[in-house]
Amino acid sequence: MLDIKFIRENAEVVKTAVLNKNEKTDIKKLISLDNRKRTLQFEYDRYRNDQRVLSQKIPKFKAIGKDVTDLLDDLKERAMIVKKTLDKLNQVSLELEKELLTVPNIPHVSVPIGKDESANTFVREWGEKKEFDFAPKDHFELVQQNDLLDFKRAAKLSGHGFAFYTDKGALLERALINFMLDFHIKKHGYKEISAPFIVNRSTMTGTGQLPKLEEDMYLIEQDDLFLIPTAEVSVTNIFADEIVHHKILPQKFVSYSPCFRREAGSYGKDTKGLQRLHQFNKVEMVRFVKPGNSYIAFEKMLVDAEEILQELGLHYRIMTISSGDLSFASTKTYDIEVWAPGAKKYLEVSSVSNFEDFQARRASIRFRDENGKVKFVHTLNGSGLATPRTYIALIENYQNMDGSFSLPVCLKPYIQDIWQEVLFV
RNA sequence: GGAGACGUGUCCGAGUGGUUGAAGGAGCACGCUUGGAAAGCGUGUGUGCGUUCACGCGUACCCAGGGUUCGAAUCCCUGCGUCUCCGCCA
Repeated sequence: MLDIKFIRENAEVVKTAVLNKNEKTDIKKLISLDNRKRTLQFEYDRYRNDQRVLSQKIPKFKAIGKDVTDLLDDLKERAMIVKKTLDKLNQVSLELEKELLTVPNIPHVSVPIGKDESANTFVREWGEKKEFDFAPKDHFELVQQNDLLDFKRAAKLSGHGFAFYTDKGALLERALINFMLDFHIKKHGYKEISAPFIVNRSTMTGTGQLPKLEEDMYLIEQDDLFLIPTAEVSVTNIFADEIVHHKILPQKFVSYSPCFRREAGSYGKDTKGLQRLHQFNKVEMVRFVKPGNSYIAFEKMLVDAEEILQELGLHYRIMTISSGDLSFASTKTYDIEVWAPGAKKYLEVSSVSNFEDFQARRASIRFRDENGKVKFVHTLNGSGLATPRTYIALIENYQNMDGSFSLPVCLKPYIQDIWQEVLFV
C-alpha cells in the first residue's frame, strides 16, 4: 500500500500510475475520504479532550464534598457526542482503509509504459536456441513416451490442471527442486525456510494478493484460510507486524513450496501438459533489505535465478515487464523466459520483482535503523525457479531423436544412484 | 474434540475503574569513571494519526472487535492466538 500522505501530495503521479497499470482506483474519492477522516479525527480529538478533562473533575469534586449532578448531566451529553463522532470516524477510516488497499504500487521510472505484454522490452539473453537435425517433439509427447507424467489419472482425481509425476518423472522433478535449493543456499547464501502452505486473510492481504485477486485463490471456507499461490506469501509475511533490528538486514530466504492457483480467466490458455497447472512446485527467493539497497538486490536476485538456467544449460531471455502487464504490488519486474524447442516458444519460468515498501506497509514490516528511527523495509522476491516449465524446457532441449533424453551434469548427484541408464552431458 | 491457564512496551514483569503511555527490572544508546574493559553512577529509550517552522501539544493503542460507565489496561461478551492436561491422529 502507498503512504496516504504521499497520495495526498502526489495525486497526479498516483492517478497516472493507476492508469498505466490498467487499474481503476478512484483517487479523487480516496482523497476526499482522507480529508473527511482528518476533519473527523480533529473533531473527535477535541471532544474527547474536553470529556477527559471534565471527567477528571469528578473524583476531585467528590473529595471536597461538592455536588456533581450538573457535571454528570453535562458529561452524559458529551459522552453521546463523542460516541457519535467516533462512530463516524470509524466508518470513514474503514472505508478509507478499504480504498487504500486497492491502490496499486507505482511503476519504477525505468519501466516501459504500455498496455500489455506486447510492450515488454528485451533486456538480454543467454545461450541460443538449440538446433536439432530432426523435428524436436514437444514435452507432452516426450513425457508420454518416457512415462514421466500421468495427466489422465490426475484429472480423474482433481480435474484439469493437475499431474501425477510417476517414477523417473517424479525423481526428475525432485532432483530439480533439490538442485535449485542447494544452489541458492551454497552459491548465493540464501537461508532455507519451509513455510506454511495455508494462510489467513491478513497474510494474503499483506503481500497484495487480496483483495484484488481473491478469485484466483483457493479458499478453505470453513476456516477462511487460503492455499498459497506462491511461497512469497508465507515467507514475506514472516516479519509481519514486527519492528526488526537493522542488524538482521539484509535477509535472504529460499523456500520450496507447492503453489495453488485457480487460474480463473485463463481457461483455454496453455491447456496442454505442464504449461499451466492449478498446482505446481516452485523454489522461491525472498529478500528483505534496507530502502536504499533494493534495486541492487533486485538485479542480484535476477542473476541468482539466471544462474540456475545457465547450470541447466538452457537458453533464455530476460524481459522487463511493461506498466500494463506489471503486477499490482510490484514497482518493477523482470521475467525470465526459457526456450522450449518442442513448443517453439519462450516459457516464463521466473518473475523477479521489487515491491519497495508496498508490501512492508501492508504487512507492517519495519526495522529500527542505526539512529533508532523506525522505517519500512523493502521486500523483493523471485522464482528460482518454477519447476513445470523448467521441466518442459529441460526435456525438450535434451531430447534425442528416438525420444529419449539426457540431462545436464548438475543434476547428476541427485539422480545417478537411482536412474543409472540416463546420460549426463 | 474435551478441561483449564494466559495474552501489557525490545524482553521479563507490576498494575485497587479516575493525569497510567503505563511501576520495577533487564537490554540498548549516550555521558562520567578507567591505561582499556567490567562493575558503578547519571541521562535517555514506544508506535500510529492530527497539529506546529520548531520545542511541543492533542488523540489513539496494554491480542482483536463489541458492550457497561461521566471515565476502562482494569468489569462483561465474542473472536483470535499461546501454553498445560486428556482424547484422537500423522
